[in-house]
Amino acid sequence: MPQIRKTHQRQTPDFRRQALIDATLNLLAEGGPEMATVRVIAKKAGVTQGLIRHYFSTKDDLIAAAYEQHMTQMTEATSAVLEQPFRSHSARLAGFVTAALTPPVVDLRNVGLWAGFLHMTQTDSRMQRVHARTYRAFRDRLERLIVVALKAADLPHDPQMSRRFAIACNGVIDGLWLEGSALPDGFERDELSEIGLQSVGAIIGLNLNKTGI
Amino acid sequence: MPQIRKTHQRQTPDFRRQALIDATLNLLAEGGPEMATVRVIAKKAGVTQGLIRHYFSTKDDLIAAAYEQHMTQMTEATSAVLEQPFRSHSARLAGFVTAALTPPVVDLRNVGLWAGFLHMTQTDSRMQRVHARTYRAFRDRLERLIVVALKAADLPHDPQMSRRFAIACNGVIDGLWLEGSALPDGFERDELSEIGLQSVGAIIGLNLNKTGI
DNA sequence: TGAGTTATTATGCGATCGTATAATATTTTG
DNA sequence: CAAAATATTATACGATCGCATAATAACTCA
Repeated sequence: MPQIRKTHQRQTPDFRRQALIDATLNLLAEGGPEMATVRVIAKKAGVTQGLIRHYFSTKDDLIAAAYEQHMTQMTEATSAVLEQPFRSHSARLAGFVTAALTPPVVDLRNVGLWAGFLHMTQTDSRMQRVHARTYRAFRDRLERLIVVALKAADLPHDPQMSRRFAIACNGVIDGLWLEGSALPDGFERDELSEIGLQSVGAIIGLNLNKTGI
Repeated sequence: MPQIRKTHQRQTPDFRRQALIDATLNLLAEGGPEMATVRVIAKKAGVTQGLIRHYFSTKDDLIAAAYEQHMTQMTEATSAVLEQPFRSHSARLAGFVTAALTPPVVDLRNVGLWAGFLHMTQTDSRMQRVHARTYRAFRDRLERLIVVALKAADLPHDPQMSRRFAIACNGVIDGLWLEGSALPDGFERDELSEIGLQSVGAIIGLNLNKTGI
């Protein structure tokens, strides 16, 4: 009995890999690890499940690739704002904080992904490394911005203090990011970033509000 | 051929239910939803998997019960501190913040559970209700504590401002809770709660540090 | 102490999981 | 335009998933 096969077009490896990674991230964000099965991933990517094995040696491999891309993209989205010119070092810090508390960083999808990846980052060593690297990169960048802003304002800034400041400000940002993403209707427009600026400013002793820049 | 059955002791329904809920929470916290299968849950609880059906009509039922208990326990753990006497309203607020940033609330296990439950709370209506109720209960309690402390200090306190204060402080607490739990070795003893007190105090304009109470 | 109650174990069922492999359609190349 | 290369589909396999049901051990009470 003749088997009828689906017609299809060949695509470049990059295209298929990206489609599979995108489908994985979307499913993980919406339904968590339970929803991200190889069959559903393949379906969302518009291919049959066998193709996953052709591009990734295992499912964990695909997930690790997806995590790596997601984290890289997140950090880039926040840091991109620093490439534009600022009127002052305080404004530079404020811009960074604002970017971290504004879409597309603030997004329910990102919280879903964060939650979905959490346990894997505690188990899989590859993902552990990616996690540690991106987390430290963000906090260190924040600390440098804080130190420069303090210097410019002729405020004291010893290493221990700036470390604490960075931890505290990072905590504030993470918490507001969490709340703002999980409860998108709980805040008015720009309210989240304003609260973030006010809190970070209060912690380090600098006025970061728009009027104060 | 005679089948050999495991000997066992009967236990009260409450005992078994609790054992199953505990096992579910432990597995969810450590390995996420993927690890919390009925067979593993039963094994950790010291029973065979058929018993789950005897006490819970479905696996989702067991998970919902576990979530309900966990959230209730978390809020109680934080609020319990308010039942003791305080020297001032500021001290009362400070005690609340400190409790939220100290073990057993600050615990990697709780973050794991939060992440594991996230997608379910966005899908299952029962869990959605529990989530909304406990979240609002915490934030409202925090807002009341802030308002009272502001009044006692003769500081202004209109509703809109206190709402923003509560959101911001809640965000700080959540963020620090997140960091402190996920990176338990990243902070010195009491450092986390001190940062929290300083930040909350800075946000609402009150000195909450121990020396200032 | 023996019959009734029910907590508990044991076993099986269909669905779905991740993975492996063979068949085939599509593209590239000589 | 035929042949080599490979992207893609199709199918199968063993393990495990949640759930259902029957058998049985443990306890209660007349």
